[in-house]
Amino acid sequence: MSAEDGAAALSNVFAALADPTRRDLVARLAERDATVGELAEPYEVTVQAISKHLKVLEDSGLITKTKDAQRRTVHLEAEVFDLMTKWIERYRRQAEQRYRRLDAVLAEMNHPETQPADTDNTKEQAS
Amino acid sequence: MSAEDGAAALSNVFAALADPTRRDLVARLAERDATVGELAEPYEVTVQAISKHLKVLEDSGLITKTKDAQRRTVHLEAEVFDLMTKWIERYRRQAEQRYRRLDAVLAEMNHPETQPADTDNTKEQAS
DNA sequence: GCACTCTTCAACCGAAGGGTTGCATAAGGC
DNA sequence: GCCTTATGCAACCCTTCGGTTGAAGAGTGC
Repeated sequence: MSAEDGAAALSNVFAALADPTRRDLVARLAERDATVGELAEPYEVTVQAISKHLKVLEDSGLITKTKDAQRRTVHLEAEVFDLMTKWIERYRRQAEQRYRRLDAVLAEMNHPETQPADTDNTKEQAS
Repeated sequence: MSAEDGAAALSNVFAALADPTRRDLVARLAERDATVGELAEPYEVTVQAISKHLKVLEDSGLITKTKDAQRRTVHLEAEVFDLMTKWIERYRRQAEQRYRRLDAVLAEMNHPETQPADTDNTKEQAS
């Protein structure tokens, strides 16, 4: 079923978390497991709408459900987060390295005689 | 411009990265800046389609553009990644703590007098 | 068995997304 | 000036998405 390649899986997880209601569901599930009805209660939309949201989260691998009588208890599966963080960290790191190189180049251009400032450039917040 | 509240900003970033083409653009921009035309070249879709993708990335804060003659040079803005990682880490950590507590409770239930030992862990391996 | 609760499925609707084509605009190259 | 390049904007098409209502399972509790 959802044994797709990494790209599609990544798309699913990002898309799942792009919705504020679904993020809120995830936030609440981080605190404790809950049934569909409990999860739906705080929102103004119908239970069916929440059920749909939960299906999206389930398809993305972020949650699982277990039968408990006629209820379904929903659990957060935090491992899927790693998919995203790994992707993000990879490119963030790459971009940061690039900034450091750029800074070094700029430093050299501004001070051609002095040696380039060492690697521990505090690049931190720009803007 | 897009100085929205955190929730909407978060939705925008997640939604922006939910598309594989846009993720690929980000990946390439992590390596080096590029013009719109350069970015569009590898894909089969039209330049306008890529221009739209870049607009989505720009609205989410992930990229900026600078005028360079009639070209626009596109830069990656890696700080926005923090928005996501902070959100993710928060709930991942919360969920992990919950698992630890659960493990402790289960251990105590199985061995009320002894101190927590390994249980017949029905749960999958937690890293 | 029957009523009631919890959840999902199905059909539908309007809005948003990703794509297209076509045109407008802006800046070089001659 | 004029043609060409590079980009953005607008209108449109089709699909997906988030929501609704309505009905169908699936279990519990008398």
